[in-house]
Amino acid sequence: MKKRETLKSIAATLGVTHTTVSNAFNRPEKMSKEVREKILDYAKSIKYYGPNQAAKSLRTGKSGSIGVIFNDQLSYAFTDPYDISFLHGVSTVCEKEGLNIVLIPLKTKDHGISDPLSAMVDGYILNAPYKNNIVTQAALNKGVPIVVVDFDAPEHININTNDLEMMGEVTSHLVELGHKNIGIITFGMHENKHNYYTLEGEIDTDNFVVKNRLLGCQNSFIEHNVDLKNIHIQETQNNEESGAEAAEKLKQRFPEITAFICFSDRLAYGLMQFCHQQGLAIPADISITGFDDINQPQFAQHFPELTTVKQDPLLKGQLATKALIDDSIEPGSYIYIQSEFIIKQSTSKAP
Amino acid sequence: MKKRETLKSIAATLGVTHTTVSNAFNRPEKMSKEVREKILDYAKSIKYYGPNQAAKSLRTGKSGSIGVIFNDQLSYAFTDPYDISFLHGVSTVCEKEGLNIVLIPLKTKDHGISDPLSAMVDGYILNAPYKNNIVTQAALNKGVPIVVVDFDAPEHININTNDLEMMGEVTSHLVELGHKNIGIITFGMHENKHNYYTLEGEIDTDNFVVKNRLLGCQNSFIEHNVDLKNIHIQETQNNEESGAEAAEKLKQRFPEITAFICFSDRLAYGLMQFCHQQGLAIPADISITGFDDINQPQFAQHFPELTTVKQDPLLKGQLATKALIDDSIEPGSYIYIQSEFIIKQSTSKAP
DNA sequence: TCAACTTAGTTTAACGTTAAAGTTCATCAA
DNA sequence: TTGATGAACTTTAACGTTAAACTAAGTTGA
Repeated sequence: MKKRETLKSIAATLGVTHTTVSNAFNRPEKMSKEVREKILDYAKSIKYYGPNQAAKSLRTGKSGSIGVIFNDQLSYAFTDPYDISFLHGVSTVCEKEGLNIVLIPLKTKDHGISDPLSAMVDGYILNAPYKNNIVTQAALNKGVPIVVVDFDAPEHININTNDLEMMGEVTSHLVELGHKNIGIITFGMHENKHNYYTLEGEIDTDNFVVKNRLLGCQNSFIEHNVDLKNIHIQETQNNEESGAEAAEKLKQRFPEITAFICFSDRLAYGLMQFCHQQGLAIPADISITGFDDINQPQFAQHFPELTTVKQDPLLKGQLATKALIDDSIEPGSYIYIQSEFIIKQSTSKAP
Repeated sequence: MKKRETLKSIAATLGVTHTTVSNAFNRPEKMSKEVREKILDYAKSIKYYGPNQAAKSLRTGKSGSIGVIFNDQLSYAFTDPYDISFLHGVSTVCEKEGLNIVLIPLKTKDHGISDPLSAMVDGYILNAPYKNNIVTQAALNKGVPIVVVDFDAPEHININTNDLEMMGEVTSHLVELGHKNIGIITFGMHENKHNYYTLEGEIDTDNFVVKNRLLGCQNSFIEHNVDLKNIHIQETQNNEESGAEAAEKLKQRFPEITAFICFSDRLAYGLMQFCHQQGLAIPADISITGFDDINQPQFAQHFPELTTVKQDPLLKGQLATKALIDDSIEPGSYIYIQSEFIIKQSTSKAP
């Protein structure tokens, strides 16, 4: 059990001071080549790979890592094409900059009052967080640089999309096709809730994305004089099975529904499977819209192409990361990304 | 610009010592309820979310994070179903344990002699690393717990598969179908090299996986008295396009080839596309085997089902993570995972 | 020739925490 | 009544760095 090597121990054996050894690693210009090489050679020979990071980080206040926080279980992210693509975007920038990516799981165990954010990072990217989540709140108040994606944090840097307008276009499209009884299938409005709502009155949600999208729908429905009583919202988890279940719930209770607006392609594909099982033709019997334009060939093969809104999560990840490390971008900035409404084969005139 | 809050500053305003404040966060049992609550309430009110991590980590030697290192560019991992699944496995265990996952990019910029491993982690998982890579070597010598997956590190914990036997089965299968001129398409034998090799003589590779698989082939070919001169190896990057290109190279130079062994399904799907373009029927003209059994519906739709070896990267990720945090597993341990050879539709008698 | 500057180091202090040992005071058993 | 026990703190030291200030020697320019 040999003692750990440190700047000090190296300095001692080499007859210099620990600061000189530190300089050998961090400030080549401050010293003679000979001493520096002697130090580095010796360090290499004893397999000392450079100054301890915790100590360095404590002293400098920097860590060389950025944290990424998802709004859902971390493991979910690796099952979702959108999240994977977002992370891909983050990683392209980080590897260029030599930054580590710290993925922070939402705490499941009750770790008491201990810091929900135990990572050493120089800043956080929050991906579409829930407003009232404890990790979200901790991050926003940590005092480190923050970039929020699909959220509104006036004190930090925001990456936002034109979801509101996009959903307006989606809604108009359906209404103009004659649909008046419409189901909306959305992922979580609040964390871990799966409720039924209508679009009447004020929209109550912790999720900025859902809020904007519902608002886009609501505005458009009102504009077209559609009775909001006939718009039915089912909240569920964001995956195909849940989409199918949500569709079943709505369609059983409100058989008059002729079109569904889904807040993700995954939900839409689940809905398509449900329609298929029920013998409902798409789009003849049921019109369907998605969101994301994520290519999932296993579904695309069997069903009509999905009318949807195209997003670019990879770009989002890249912009978020660049914004985080770019000192010239002020907190309070808003960076907007344009999405695009694409009409394909899954929507048609109301039957 | 208010001064950062610390245990000390809190202690000062509350009239206790900094140790007591520390205890309030870390050792509830050591103090009275009243004092503890007073401290936590005050901490909350000033948005102090708990002790500084760098300082804590420096003192305790623990970080609550584990590092994951891939053998390729980090961004590549998010494009590869195998790697994503592996990370998924890691994440399921980490979120249960409340551990952060630190993804470490291979350094592209020359950061001089600075530590290639600048993350603060309690241990590393190395996923199929190249033996001579600088990050690999740094990690193996850091003195922190290491789990290597698909590698051989006698001083650390190893997660290995039966690749050697599997490739023996694959090879036997093809030889017994009458194939005598066979192409092998493999991902990197050395980092960033894309060479042509034969199976004659000793196998020279930095990649443990490739070594075992080639050895499995070699043994089996020898056993079946196949002339190793007729076995052609093309090394390339692990993606579909590269698979197609590698196939083209081999088939042009050695038109007598009737079967290809691919070291991943991605390579095999690329090869299938190449065959399709060339009007070569699978398996009538060309037999193909893959590796991984990753379901890629966009290809599965168009081509015969791939004869392949089924792996479980999610399980690998989970086992690796559990092994890393389980103190009862000794360095030097070898944990084996069984794969399974599955004969499907992409192989048949030599023409 | 000598003040001013440069080079290559050294000394010192601080970053914020936790572990270990020490103190004080109340409680309890014999 | 007293010595032991324990609860609830406090004191002290250390974790391994780096930044800033300092020093000693060598170099320069007029």
